[in-house]
Amino acid sequence: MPEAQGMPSAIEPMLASPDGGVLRDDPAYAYEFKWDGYRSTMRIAPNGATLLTSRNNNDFTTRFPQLAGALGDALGGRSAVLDGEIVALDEQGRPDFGLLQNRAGQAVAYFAFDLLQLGGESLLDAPYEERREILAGIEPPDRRLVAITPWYRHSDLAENGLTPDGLLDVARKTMLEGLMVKARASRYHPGRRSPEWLKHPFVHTTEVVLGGWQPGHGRREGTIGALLLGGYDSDGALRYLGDVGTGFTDTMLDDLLAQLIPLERKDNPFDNEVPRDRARGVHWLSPEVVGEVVYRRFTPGEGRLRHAAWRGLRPDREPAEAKVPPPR
DNA sequence: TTCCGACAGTGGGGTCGCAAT
DNA sequence: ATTGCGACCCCACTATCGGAA
Repeated sequence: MPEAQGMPSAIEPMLASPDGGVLRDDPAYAYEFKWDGYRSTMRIAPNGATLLTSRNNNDFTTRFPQLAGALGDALGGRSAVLDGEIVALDEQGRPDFGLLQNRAGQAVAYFAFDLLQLGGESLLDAPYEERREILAGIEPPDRRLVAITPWYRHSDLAENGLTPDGLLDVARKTMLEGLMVKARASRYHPGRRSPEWLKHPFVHTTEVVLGGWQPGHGRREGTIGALLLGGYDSDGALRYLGDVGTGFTDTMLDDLLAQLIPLERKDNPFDNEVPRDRARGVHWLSPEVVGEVVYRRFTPGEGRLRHAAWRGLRPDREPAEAKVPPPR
């Protein structure tokens, strides 16, 4: 596909570091909501031609054609490179990652949170705060399609009687993904994961019963690849909640395997269906071992734990205590 | 010497498209 | 027609290595 005259070249997105679960409370940083969608760079040529690309520089323009051109003449014939997130909105206008993956013409918006180039001038070396102020000068004609996301300094929060923790509560009540914390003086480092950008996602912890294990591959050959997780619902049925395959150290894998092998049995201990591709090659277990995992949320539909990571065994818990966690 | 960042490699949920069955 | 597989999107995490501190 030939690019429009003057189309800016691609810029790799800057990435955020995990904040270790401690929300940074520091006036040198600013706060944004964390959006759950597809990270995407929007490039606009002087004639308004628009390209949307994914983190790996794949094309999003044809997949979300309604977003190309949605800035109209808000740029006044200037080229630009925006950094943002493609987000699907539910009926209440809230971001919903599940909707984004179902491609059936959902309401989709581009939430811009950074400006990397304007009128041919690179802003990569300008401080975050300055890029934000220039970005605020762009007024998208239709905010249902392109919106500039808010950002908050300590002083902005204080004006609303808020602290960073208070903003976190707002995000939680609005069912957002968490907060981003960005150094106000930081430059934009393309393609780099920098501690000047911190992500603070909401993480939930729950106890699970182990109902099976999948053998691993590659360097996990001969040990565990993934554990099949379950929880008891209010009827006392053992519900399959998905798999976890990360979070283990090599030592944990060795210990777990030794502990699970005596519990193997022929039949599936779950009371609801386990997808065939997850059940293939599985070693079923008598549901006696309780462990702890962290996860972000349930997948819509089947109610599986999304982004689950193993934390450890909970020998202090009885299997019956591992309840299906509440939604979210 | 220790620590940190980048990278490779394991694993997850989900969708799409193509090739093999 | 169905199934399997890889390539994308989202991601969490461990192990390793080289260079900075």
